[in-house]
Amino acid sequence: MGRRRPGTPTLEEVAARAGVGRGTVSRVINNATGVKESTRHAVQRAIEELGYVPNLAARSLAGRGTDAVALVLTEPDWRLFAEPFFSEIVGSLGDALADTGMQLMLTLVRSGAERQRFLEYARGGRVDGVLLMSVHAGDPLPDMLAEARLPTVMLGRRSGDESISYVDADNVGGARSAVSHLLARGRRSIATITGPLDMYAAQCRLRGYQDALGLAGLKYQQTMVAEGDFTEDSGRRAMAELLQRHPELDGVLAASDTTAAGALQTLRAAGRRVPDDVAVIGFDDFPLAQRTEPPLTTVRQPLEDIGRAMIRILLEDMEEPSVAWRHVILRTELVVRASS
Amino acid sequence: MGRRRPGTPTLEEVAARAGVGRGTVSRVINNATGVKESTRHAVQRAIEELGYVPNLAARSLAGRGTDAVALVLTEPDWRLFAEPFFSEIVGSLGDALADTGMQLMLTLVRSGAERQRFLEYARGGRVDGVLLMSVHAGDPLPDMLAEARLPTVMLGRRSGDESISYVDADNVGGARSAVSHLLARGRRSIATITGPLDMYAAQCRLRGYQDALGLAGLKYQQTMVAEGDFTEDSGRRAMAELLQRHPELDGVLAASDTTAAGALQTLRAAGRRVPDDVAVIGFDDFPLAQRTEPPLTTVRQPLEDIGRAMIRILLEDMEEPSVAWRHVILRTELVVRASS
DNA sequence: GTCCCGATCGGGAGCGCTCCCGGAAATTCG
DNA sequence: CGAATTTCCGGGAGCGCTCCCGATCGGGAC
Repeated sequence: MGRRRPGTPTLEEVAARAGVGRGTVSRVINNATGVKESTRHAVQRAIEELGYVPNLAARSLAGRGTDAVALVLTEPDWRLFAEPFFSEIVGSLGDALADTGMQLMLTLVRSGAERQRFLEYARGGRVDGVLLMSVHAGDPLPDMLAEARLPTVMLGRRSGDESISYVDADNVGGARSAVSHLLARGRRSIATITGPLDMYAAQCRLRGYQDALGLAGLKYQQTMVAEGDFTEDSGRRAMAELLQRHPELDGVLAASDTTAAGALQTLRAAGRRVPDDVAVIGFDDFPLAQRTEPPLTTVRQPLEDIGRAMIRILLEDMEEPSVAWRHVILRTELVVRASS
Repeated sequence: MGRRRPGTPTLEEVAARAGVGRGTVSRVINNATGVKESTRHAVQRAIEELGYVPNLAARSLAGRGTDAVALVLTEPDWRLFAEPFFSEIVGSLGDALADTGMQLMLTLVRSGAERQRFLEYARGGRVDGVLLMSVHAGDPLPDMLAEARLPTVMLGRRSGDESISYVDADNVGGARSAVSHLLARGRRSIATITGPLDMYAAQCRLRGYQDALGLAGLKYQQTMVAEGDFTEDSGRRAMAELLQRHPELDGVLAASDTTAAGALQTLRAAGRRVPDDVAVIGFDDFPLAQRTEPPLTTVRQPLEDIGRAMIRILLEDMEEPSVAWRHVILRTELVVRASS
């Protein structure tokens, strides 16, 4: 069919022009060994003159994979896509992928139809591997990909025992250390604003909060917990709610920096001083944590390392498919600033 | 080579199982006409049983295009990627593409190397068309794509006479009407916070500001202009600067809603009441404009329409490549809220 | 019963590339 | 200088699909 874009020369035409065989040109563009230097130059000149670009469809049909991986964002509410978390992780993955020659393709999956379409795309061999982020509890996509034998790595997990490779931060430990820090500074009435509780990471952070209280012999109160969704807005609302239920509270752990920023605003509006009256701790340590008023004490997630680990695992799995799942949990670290 | 994922049946195997020929199976999966209903069912059952998924590389090699378009974000500072503008436009494009069966692939181009890699990817035929956003003044990518004969549509433009298809909002008119509105309400000392001036959209909004002042017979003062970069942070800084230079100012036009939000914070911190002392107008009309304190008067950009127009133009150009560039400028609209 | 005409269907050709076998050319060695 | 290696190189086979030409099959008209 004539849909081929006009003026796109083929490898064969390059070969003809350079006066060599197809195989030689192929060897040159894949810079394989075993080509005489002079021949290589002749071919390169022909490529130059013709403006030749290899047809990637043909290349992957012939068996060489696609040199592309997909980063899938499963999130029906795509506005969350504007959260710093995503741009940070995208940047980190991009860096980690930079010197592998792989192309990172970001895809939004907002509905069942879009999931289906992506699945066809991936199973159709358009990408060699898949990175999944912001996966919610009941999401079937990871399993579908696994069943299709596509190398897949998740950022975070859906539950405690996950049958797929993932990289995650130590959310429980991070939250626990944050709350312990508050307790050590004499706070006794500590609330928490969680993330969406259908996400395991949010559950873990809540569990860390509970653990720390338990360890200190304090009782856990349901009313000290307000659910948010990682956004600033939800932080504002949840903080207002908590303040109303527990005017006496003197410490808050928010499930993300953005949520914490929202909480700070509400506290200021309510006339509470931070950290004098109420200490606030965030989670993530994004750049914004340094610019809040006051700067935010927060639990640092090593996003750079997370990105690198995801890429490493994915590449390994692409290299030689294994039946074993790999799980990597990265340590978090409390960064103390002025808000606590 | 053995890189083919194991257990991926081919069309031929489906044909064998269904007891029909290759052509028939092809007709079924492309739901073409001319297949008897009973045959179609037999084939579909075979597809089902084998878990067959067409190999997309083979399909596009055989001439059928790729059913994918790339959305390229050219932005060395990828943190800007977290601006609501991007998530809004991505959502809008995704919606516009939803019922075409096309896959949207987002790509970040942060460096020359990444641009080169993307170019190879696109010229290699991995996508049928390209959407470009946040293109800066000297960016060569659009021309390179045009030269490669790839259907391409830009969001915004690099200059007044652009040799590529684009969709843009009426930035000059929008800014002009905003300033005129301020003048009509008796403001006389009006400043502006611009976007990055290497972007044409930012220049246009500045021009609209100048135009409106000129129309009202007011003189344009360089010192009433502070350059930002569309972010909230730059809004805070620029506002502080303007306030220092011109304590008497009573109106501000910001080049984006986020910038305006930042400006509002600085004004509040400086003890200025909005709109009593200083009126503020934003640009974009993102959801956040309704949640600022006070809600923001702003110039609405019809992002939904912009996305739809971009897709329409792209699809038309993919359908039958034309030599003509299409330019679409969409009307903006002043949305008056409490900040002016 | 015969002929003709759609409606269906089978399968050859070919998309542009990589892999790899076997031959040609260049070297080295005895 | 001829034989044994190496080093290079050409081109056949094949990846899985779509397109399309021509064959086959059913009926209806005569």
